[in-house]
Amino acid sequence: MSHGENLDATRRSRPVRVAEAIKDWVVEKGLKPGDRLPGESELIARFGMAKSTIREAMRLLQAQGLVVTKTGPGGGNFVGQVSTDRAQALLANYFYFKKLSIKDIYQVRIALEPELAASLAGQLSEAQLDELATIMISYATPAENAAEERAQHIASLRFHARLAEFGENALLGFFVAFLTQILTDLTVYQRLYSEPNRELWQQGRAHQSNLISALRAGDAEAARAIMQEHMLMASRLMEDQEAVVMKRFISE
Amino acid sequence: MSHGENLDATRRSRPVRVAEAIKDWVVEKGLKPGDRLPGESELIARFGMAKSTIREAMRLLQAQGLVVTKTGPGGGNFVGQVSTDRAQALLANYFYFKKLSIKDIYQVRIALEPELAASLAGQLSEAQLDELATIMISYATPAENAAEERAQHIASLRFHARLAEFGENALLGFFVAFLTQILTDLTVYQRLYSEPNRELWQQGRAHQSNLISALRAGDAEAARAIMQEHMLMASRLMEDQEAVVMKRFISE
DNA sequence: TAAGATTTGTTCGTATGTATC
DNA sequence: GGATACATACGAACAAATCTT
Repeated sequence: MSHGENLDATRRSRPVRVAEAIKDWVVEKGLKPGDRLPGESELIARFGMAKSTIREAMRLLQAQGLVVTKTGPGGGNFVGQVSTDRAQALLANYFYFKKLSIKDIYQVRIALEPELAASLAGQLSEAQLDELATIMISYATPAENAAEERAQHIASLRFHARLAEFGENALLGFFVAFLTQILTDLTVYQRLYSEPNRELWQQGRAHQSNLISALRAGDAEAARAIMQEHMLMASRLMEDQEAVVMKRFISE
Repeated sequence: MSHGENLDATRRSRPVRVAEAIKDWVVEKGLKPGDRLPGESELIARFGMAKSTIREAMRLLQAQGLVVTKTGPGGGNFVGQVSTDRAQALLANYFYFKKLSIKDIYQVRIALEPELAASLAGQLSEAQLDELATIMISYATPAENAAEERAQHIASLRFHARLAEFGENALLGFFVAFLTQILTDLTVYQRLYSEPNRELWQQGRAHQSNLISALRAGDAEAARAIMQEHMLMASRLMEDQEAVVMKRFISE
């Protein structure tokens, strides 16, 4: 009942119908990532269709990250866990033709990152806190030129990306990670943040450092407040960066 | 530059490589939705590959919503705008195997919906405000049984979905719409909200009604506060609904 | 290392379906 | 309705990858 509501099913191409049938089958059987799906030849027999048709169906599923295919003995088609990278890439496609501004991105970041920080207070292991501190080392000294500045900005975004992965809430984590991915991409492929700014570099580092302390101390409200200020600062910094966004497809 | 970083390109199958080449081509040429792509036969010539291989590549792009294909004269392959529904479905696949709780969903909703409401204050046309009021009519009287309750809850989620579409920020709008889509899906395919609760029905309606007034008056902070309370109420209501989530693939 | 077995990957030719004029 | 231009589908043969012995 998931896909078949349309009585006019004939109008969908066979590969699409096969792909939907397999999806439904995965749901019905409760299959999990790594579980084996019928091989090409069996699907040909089961659906009574040509090899090419079946293969096109598998490509549809492959593009969605739902199926992984391996050659050789013991190979075949397997249920695949959609990777975070792939999910981000697919979602980025959606925004490719939309006009996203930096302001749009920060409006969401300001809403989500403080909440994430608050929910992580007292939840991180020493190892995780150390990892965050280690990331900060890569921008311990001020950048001396635009290229270095970009590299540092990317590292600083990694700080947020890791934070996003540490939480329990996969939804919140994904959204935050997606935002940092977009910003990373923009920093790499466009000329965001061209001019080094020593004062802001210092402030940003102080925020992150204080954030680690608050997280270690388990002070959720402090963590929230620090992150909020951190986001507001970054947001102000880019107020003139109204530029367009999404100049490429994020690669999976 | 988007996909070719991997020198070990030979290990990717031909259809995948063709699909990536076409993606890059779209970016380089700055093609927009509706623009024509080379037809099958031309791609066969250009890439020097067999028809099936090219077709599998097109399926990969089709699954991502990047390409639309039409038969008949004047038909062919066209650049496609990824639809919101498809983007939601693809993203839902990612969460299918993850254990999302209702609490997770509401943690994000509480962070985003008030911000959305605030940003819409004074921005909506009378027609849009009327549409919201019209949606509320479908749950003007208290539900008398569980089935009716479910129907009303779905209508109430539509209120939020429309709100999400009204905003300027495509990112914020998509996230909020995605959350309501998940909740709608859960309401339809699982037994969420089984027992009618007259008091909460009344409160929820009052919130939405007040929200419309605040939006019309252009009072952003009032809109934010009302929505926040609305979300908190709904969140409390489901505190026992820890249940699993994502029992199917959302259909495109 | 090498050979064989197994499963997907790719090709090519042909035929059919579908939308436009 | 017929001609045209395009995608859709089929099937058989061969290539490549990878595991086992």
